[in-house]
Amino acid sequence: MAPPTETLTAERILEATEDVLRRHGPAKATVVDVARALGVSHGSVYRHFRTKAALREAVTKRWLDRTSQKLAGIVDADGSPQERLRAWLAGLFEAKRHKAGDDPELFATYTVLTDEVGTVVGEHIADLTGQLTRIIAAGAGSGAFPVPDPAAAARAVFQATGRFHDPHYARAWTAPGVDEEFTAVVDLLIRGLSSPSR
Amino acid sequence: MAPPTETLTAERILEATEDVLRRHGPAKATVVDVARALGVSHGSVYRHFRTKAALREAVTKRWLDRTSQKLAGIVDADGSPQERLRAWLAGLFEAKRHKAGDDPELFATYTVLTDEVGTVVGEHIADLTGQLTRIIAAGAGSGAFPVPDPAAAARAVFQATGRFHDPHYARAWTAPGVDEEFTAVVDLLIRGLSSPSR
DNA sequence: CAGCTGACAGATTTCAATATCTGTCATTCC
DNA sequence: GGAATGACAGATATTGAAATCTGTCAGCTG
Repeated sequence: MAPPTETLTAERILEATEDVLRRHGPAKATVVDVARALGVSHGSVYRHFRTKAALREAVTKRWLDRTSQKLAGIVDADGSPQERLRAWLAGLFEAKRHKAGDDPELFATYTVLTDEVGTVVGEHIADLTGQLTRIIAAGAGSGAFPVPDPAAAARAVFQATGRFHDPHYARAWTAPGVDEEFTAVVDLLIRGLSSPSR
Repeated sequence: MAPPTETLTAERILEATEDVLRRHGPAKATVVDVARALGVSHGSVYRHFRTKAALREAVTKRWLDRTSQKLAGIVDADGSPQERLRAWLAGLFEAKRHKAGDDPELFATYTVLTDEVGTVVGEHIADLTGQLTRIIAAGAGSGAFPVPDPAAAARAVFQATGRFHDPHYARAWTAPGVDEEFTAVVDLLIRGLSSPSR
């Protein structure tokens, strides 16, 4: 169970933590468990993370960042701003839905963790709306999205699509007809962004 | 504590239940408490409601219906479809925010109850989107909202504004800037509905 | 000496015994 | 006879004592 004597690094601790969370769930995962999985004393874990909460935050950040990175590629991809916006929103929905569907228990675990909010979730959302802003700003430049304030528009789009990325709605993502609902909302928003008036 | 010998009616039981919920919260409110508040045995309560769950559902339905009724007045009010749509969405947001702000504990109590979903919440949402559909259909008739399927558009609008009526977001309703966020989302949606293309 | 350990105090969680609650129904009351 | 009661069985919640966990730190180890 104890792996060969590699140096104990924050990264290795995070991997072990993810493992322990997957096995025991958020309620029963202890830092003693994490230490045991690494073959060290729990005191050593506290050398790298000041508190259990900090450890949980770090592991949550890792998880969220994986999604951000996947989407970052779409921001500067080819295609019109409309196409990129649509692809980005679809990518976000798809990523979340996939995570929720593949391993519901792990997804539930991370949903609990994200609810123990620190600043991590807020930063993740800021990151995502930042990506959205860049797409919409490109459209503002080209005249495709005649909006006065791309950042405000990005926030509005992000909030309006919450039902398709907020984990609270995860159960609804398997219902028949969600894809049509998603398309209906996105169409409406893109038409709103594209509308010249005002 | 026992009121004068009126006949025991479902309505009186619901009033007492609301009271008990307000006092004890959702976790500790028992049907024995309700019976005691009415000065009857708990067996009598079971004559009117088959189970505790049914009683909770009924009291929740009452609470939700009060909001529906307030909004129903706006559907057939004067003004253009745009104006009525805006007023209706603002009314929904205002009603929810008011309930949440006035008595946070009671609101939290009902949030718990609505999460114990039966069919009640679904019916409430169907009711609300029905009202929305009527406004949008009026706009479709007059050419103000050139949409092919008013009911689908209504669902999209309802879902896109979830952040401003779904109780899960109640904490965000007191943050500074929510009103601007609300306006930004609603503007975007109304522009989308008004856009002739497609 | 830098990194790790393990014993410790206080906080939190678990577990099992006890108390309360839900839902039923034979009986009482008007 | 229709409505209400209260005793009852099984399910659920509460409680307090014991076990475990978190976070610290003096000392060990390589």
